[in-house]
Amino acid sequence: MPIEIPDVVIDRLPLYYRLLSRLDSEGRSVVSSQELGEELGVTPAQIRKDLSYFGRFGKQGRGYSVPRLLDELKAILGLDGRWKVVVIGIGRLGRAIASYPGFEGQGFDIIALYDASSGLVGTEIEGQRVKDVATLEADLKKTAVDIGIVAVPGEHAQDVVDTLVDAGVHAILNYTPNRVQTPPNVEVRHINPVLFLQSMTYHLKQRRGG
Amino acid sequence: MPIEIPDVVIDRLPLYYRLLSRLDSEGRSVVSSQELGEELGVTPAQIRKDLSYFGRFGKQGRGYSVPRLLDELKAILGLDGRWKVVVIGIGRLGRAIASYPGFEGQGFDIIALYDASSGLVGTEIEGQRVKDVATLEADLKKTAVDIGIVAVPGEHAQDVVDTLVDAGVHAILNYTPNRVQTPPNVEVRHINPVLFLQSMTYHLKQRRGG
DNA sequence: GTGAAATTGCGCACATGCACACAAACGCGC
DNA sequence: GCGCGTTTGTGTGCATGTGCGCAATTTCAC
Repeated sequence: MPIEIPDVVIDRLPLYYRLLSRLDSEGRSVVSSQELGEELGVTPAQIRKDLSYFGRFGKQGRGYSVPRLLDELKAILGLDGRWKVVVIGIGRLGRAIASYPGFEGQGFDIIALYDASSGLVGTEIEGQRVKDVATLEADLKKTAVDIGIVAVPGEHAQDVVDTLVDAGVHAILNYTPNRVQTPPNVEVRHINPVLFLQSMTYHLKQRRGG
Repeated sequence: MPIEIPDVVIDRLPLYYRLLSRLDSEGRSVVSSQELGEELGVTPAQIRKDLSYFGRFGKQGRGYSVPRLLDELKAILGLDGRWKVVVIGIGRLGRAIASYPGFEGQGFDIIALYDASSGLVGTEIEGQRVKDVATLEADLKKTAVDIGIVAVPGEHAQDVVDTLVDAGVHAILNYTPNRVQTPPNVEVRHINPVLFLQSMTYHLKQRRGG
């Protein structure tokens, strides 16, 4: 591959994808980088450059075909197939995740839920039987999983992640406040609302104190 | 103020703060940028430069005093006071947020919960009576609020945000998948797990297909 | 008290990502 | 079919953020 594609570009593609999905469902057939940019708060040049990493999808004087570009992004991001997801930790947060309506429609299949509490194991959540986390390792060996979502108490995060990584899971969404260590070939994203709030308070303070 | 402090720096401070809290609770009194960097996966130089925007907190040959640096960061981020937070939308996600244990200990007080559903209004969640979202506007005029957390259905996100902004709330954490428009003097952070997953699948695909 | 080891703060060079601007291409109207 | 307005793709310059390297400072051992 000649040029490396920056991560920031990859992170913007889902935004474009999302907007194009909306435009497509509204029946729009063509859109310009100008309009995409206004909607997303990004400069049109940025959008054109991002897309140009992957091909020449637009037509001069016209813009981009909405369905065409949607399909291209779908293929680029790998959203033209389905991905197997497991959720570990079915507390309040895990349950909210398991019932989040946005996953299924976007190609993410939650194929199993795990928890350590004997009170939960065996119960039904969103039509899924909650399985014992002790069986996670064996299950992963039988059925390959693409993505693990971790919503256990922070102190168990690293253990669960290690189990996932050892079993060949290469993408992990970590909802616990603890950062976890992984080999470089594993993608981890941390979702920690407290960190967001803490950087926002800096700005709030600026406003107040000058 | 002579130099503007980059946003990326501000976003890293909570990470440092978090690690220092842990070290402090473990009784560590001194730490080097080297060690901080190893723990966080950041270069030591980066950490020293980030901190140097705010002052000279370290001692050559020794490192940083953990309690001292913790206090400095606390003051810088505005975590030495308490912040008033409201949560709007008490579905599964909103309930998970309302009961998230990490907020209170970090200076964030959830002072009210709001929902639109008549089935929920008046019920108790985590010791809080759920209030009717219709009263939000009036309540905000009576009691100033610092941060709004929005977990309503996507199609109502903009309305709720507009209400918050009109009432002078300058920081918003948006858990809905919809992006919202705000004036430039309002800080908004979007938490959308699907966007994370979608950029991770790109990398998964790379691994597979080459 | 002196030398050696450690570590900060910062100047500087480098890399990376962003916006601008323009040539090339396309469509539309007449 | 021709010209005009529109919009893409990209070469180029610029800004911003990152890492290196070193002088200055501190600690520690002997």
